[in-house]
Amino acid sequence: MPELPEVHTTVKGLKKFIIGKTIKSVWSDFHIGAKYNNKENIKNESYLKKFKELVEGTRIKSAERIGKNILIHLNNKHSIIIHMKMTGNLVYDKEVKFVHLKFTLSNNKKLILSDMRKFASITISPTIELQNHERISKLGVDALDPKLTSKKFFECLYNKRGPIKSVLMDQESIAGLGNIYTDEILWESGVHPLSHPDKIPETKYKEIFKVMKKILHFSIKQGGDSKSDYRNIFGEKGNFQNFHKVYGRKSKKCPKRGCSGIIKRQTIGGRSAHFCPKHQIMYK
DNA sequence: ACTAGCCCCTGGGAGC
DNA sequence: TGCTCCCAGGGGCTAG
Repeated sequence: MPELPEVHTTVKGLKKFIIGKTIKSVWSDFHIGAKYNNKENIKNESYLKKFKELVEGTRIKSAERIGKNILIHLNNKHSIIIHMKMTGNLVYDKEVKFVHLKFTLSNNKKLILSDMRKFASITISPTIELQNHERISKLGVDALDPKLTSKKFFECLYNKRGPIKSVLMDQESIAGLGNIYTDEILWESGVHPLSHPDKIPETKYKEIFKVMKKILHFSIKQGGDSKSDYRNIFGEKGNFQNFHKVYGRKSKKCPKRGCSGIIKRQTIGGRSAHFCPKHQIMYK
């Protein structure tokens, strides 16, 4: 379940090892992009053919992250867009299971997309049209965009409908947060996940914003979260799962100092939310 | 236009 | 030990 820190960690690795390399060849078994039978995706044989034609022989210029998406910019004015969804991993020059896409690079090393559940999506777009691409254009401001101020953060969220947990996870409000980080952020901010966005005071949004940045930066320092399947490009685990305060800690004691609450798990917006019913205040 | 809920997958864990 | 069932959750899609 790669979220912002995990995608960030992967892209950091890509930047270090694949920039400047030429992609000699592309291989895929078609068994990926489970959701995208009728869309532009390499599960479709003719799309893979087109993808290969565009990609083979080009040089990798740069890599970046937007929300949970990985962009790999090529020197032929095209960019590969990868979303790892739940169990996708990009690994460099390493034997792994569940290989569905393989790039052989000019140094004869391989960049591999491994994905147990085959949900990952890979597509390609002219670089100049990226901003209008359906996968990119709808995204809200990136959670770690330096231009995202506390005030902007508040303005992006307070008038949205639905529980704050779902609004934070909605990539169209703020891009990059998923289930684990929203649980952790709301726990530390002391905000109940079912709170109504328009009832949370602006000062509280300031705190959520601060906590969000702190937790995301901390997780990046830890190499991301590997409670589930995430691995960096060397196939190594991150450490953030060892610092979870609420996620995956149902029925355990709330770790906040002086709080005697018991962590509760409840489905919110179709996802399992973990929170402390005692110190996380419900604004409604 | 909006939204709740289903679905794409498969490994791992719980329960029997 | 081995079988069955349920769960993980990003996000596209569809029915209401």
